Amino acid sequence: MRQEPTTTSYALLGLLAFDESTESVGLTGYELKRRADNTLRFYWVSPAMSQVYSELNRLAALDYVDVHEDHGGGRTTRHYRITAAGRRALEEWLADRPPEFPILKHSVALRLLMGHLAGDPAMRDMLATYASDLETRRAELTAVRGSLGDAEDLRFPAMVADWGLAYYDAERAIVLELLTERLG
Amino acid sequence: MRQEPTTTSYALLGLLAFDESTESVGLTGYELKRRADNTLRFYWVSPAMSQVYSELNRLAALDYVDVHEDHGGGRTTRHYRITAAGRRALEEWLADRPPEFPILKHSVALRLLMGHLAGDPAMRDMLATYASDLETRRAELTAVRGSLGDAEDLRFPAMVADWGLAYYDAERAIVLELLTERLG
DNA sequence: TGTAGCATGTAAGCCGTTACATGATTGA
DNA sequence: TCAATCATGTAACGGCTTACATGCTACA
Repeated sequence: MRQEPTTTSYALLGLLAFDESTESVGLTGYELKRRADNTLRFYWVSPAMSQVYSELNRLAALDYVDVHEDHGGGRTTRHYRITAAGRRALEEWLADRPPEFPILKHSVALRLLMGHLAGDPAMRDMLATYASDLETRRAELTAVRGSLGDAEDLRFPAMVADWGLAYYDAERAIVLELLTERLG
Repeated sequence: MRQEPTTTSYALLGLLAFDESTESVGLTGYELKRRADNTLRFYWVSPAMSQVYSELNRLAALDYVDVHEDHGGGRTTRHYRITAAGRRALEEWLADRPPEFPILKHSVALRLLMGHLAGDPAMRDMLATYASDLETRRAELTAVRGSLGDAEDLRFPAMVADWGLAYYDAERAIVLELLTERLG
């Protein structure tokens, strides 16, 4: 548990950074997971609960987060806050490490590649289902976007959410065009 | 090496399927890797050479591919062809396993989320670089698209390539809009 | 009384990467 | 003759997931 943080570590640290200036005692692993499900899920990953906890341990070992233990009930609850060192590390990471080109694991496109093995009707069904899944996703992200509002401190998360919405719209338009123009 | 094939296994098997009706003795691992770099790279992954070889071993163990060994020189060269069983397995996979929703690992969007830690100028630079990287990628995919032509047997790969081009265009438009409207 | 949500972890294992190792062939 | 390309693998290991294990709290 002494290794270099990964991109996912910094992603979680970044989520904790939004609570830096509040008075709260921090987020539990469980709350952090929920926050990741509302943000990271759409353009990075939603780490498994178990990974959230192991990342928090790693960040704590590096003193990038403070742990506040709550022995309220029979069980210990831990709240995590980003530290000054954590914030510095995050800023350095942002400044020094250029982002990689986005990676897409698009199993719908992958299957379309092999369309000659499945036939046009199967591909049409697949794309129609995908278009509908895109709408579902879009609705989920719209809800998230709504909760962000227009406050200055959430300006960047709002931009990212708007990016995601535009991406879903573009993707849907492409799929519908494939359906009507190429598989019609 | 007896395990279930993964999506990447089927992706590689699918690439081999395009040579099913030719008279060639098949593709070497090396050639398959190059083919993956021209197709899968844009919307799935470009597996490492070592993984290409281990996937081919797995497919061979399942009798989804035939191996033709060539002891021409001092070294053995292996050529792989999809078998009838492999083709059946691939068709079943296409028919029975619904595709997952695409997964995006978008480190540019991830960093934009934390824009308040890096500042507007840094985010502008990052997005401008990304827009330029998108053009480079698009040019690479345009070359691939050109090599596919309009032949009927490559109709689906051409569709997928066109999808990719449209995606890059949409992504670039969104980035430029963020730059001018939100970070101007 | 029981179930859903809150809360925290360990263990096993797979997918995929990087680093390492080796050697033939072709062309500048 | 030297470098690039063709060609094939092994070993180590990291990131992440799934399955398993535990227990509290609130509420219907």
